Amino acid sequence: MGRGSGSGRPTFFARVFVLVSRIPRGRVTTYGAIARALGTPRAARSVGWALSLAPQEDALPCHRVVDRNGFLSGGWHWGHPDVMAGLLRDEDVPFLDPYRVDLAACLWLPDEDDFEPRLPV
DNA sequence: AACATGACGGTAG
DNA sequence: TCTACCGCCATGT
Repeated sequence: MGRGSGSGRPTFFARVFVLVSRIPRGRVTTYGAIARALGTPRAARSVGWALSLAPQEDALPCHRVVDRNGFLSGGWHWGHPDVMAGLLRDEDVPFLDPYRVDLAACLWLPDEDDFEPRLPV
């Protein structure tokens, strides 16, 4: 109820929030990856805008969303990028630089949920 | 209906 | 590899 979904079909923002809520702890994804998963590959900017308006009460892990290069482009939303970096470090997310995570090691793609592993890891 | 906004992405130099 | 530009999109006025 408070995600702009009052008129029936979920809005773009609402779908973004659902996806973000599924990002596993210790992993991160990108604005573009979310946009592609929603069927609008060119709407990366809109994804970022949606996150900037994410309701606090939803307690979404928006710190797990970075840009295509792993940089914490939304870091200032917490007052200072150090706060976002701290949240990620607490989850043992690997960093390449103070404000850049190692995407090669922790990138999570929404599609992964569609590939159910046949064997338990 | 047009214009401005904003936590992006791809490409060229 | 880094910077500058330009193109894309959903919303609110």
